[in-house]
Amino acid sequence: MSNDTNNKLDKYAGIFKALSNPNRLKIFISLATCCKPGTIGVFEPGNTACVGDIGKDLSIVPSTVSHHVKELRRAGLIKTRRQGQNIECWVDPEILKELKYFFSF
Amino acid sequence: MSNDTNNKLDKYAGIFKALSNPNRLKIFISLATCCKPGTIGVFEPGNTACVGDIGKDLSIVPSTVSHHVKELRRAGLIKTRRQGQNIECWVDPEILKELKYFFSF
DNA sequence: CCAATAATTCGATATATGCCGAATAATAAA
DNA sequence: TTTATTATTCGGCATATATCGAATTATTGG
Repeated sequence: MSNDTNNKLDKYAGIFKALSNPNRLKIFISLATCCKPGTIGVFEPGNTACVGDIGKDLSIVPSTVSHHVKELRRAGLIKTRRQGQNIECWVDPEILKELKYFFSF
Repeated sequence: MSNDTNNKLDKYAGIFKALSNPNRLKIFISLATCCKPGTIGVFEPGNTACVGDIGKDLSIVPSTVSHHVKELRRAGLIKTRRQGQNIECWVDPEILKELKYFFSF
């Protein structure tokens, strides 16, 4: 198997690992659905959520939320950027396309 | 959050956990692509692979392959049936549809 | 029935993960 | 500059996972 194939494999395994934890999956779905339809990945107020907001809904302590956000970012599923005291998070629209394609055998 | 929503969440978390291991992902992709186009989940000779075949390609010992197959089956990603001494495995076509839909936000 | 082949289960071990609370860092507001 | 808010990092613990080899079960063929 080629090196390229292996890289791709590890990339997707990493993505699925990030989504394999129920709380992390909840966070991902929250971020994907908190946006107005058609605005995922469009950087505008109201299309993002910050770490604190995420934690409130799920009753998870901030340190754990932070850890999960880091994992989602590492996998390439979400993007983040600091806005004042908050870190805004949103889902990368490209990765959604890729994932849909991944399951098109 | 409703109980139904939680069940769905756990179901998908389980699916992604099954795909989060590189070797298991390889097995899944092998099964999905070993079939002739348009024949995934169509139960016919040549559209399935047995546990032994799977192990050969990946240099994994049979006991480990068996464990991985069990996990993929538990997650609902693949189906299996005994055919003589062999256990035939194939990808459930329904789950592929569902997964494509899952990433359609 | 006995030997061969395929697959599963079992036992063990090393590694990874999820979670929390405490301490730290970054930014904002008074 | 001091205080408050938000988020990250760190240390630790309990649990889960991946993998292997050995033993066991299922099936086939002689």
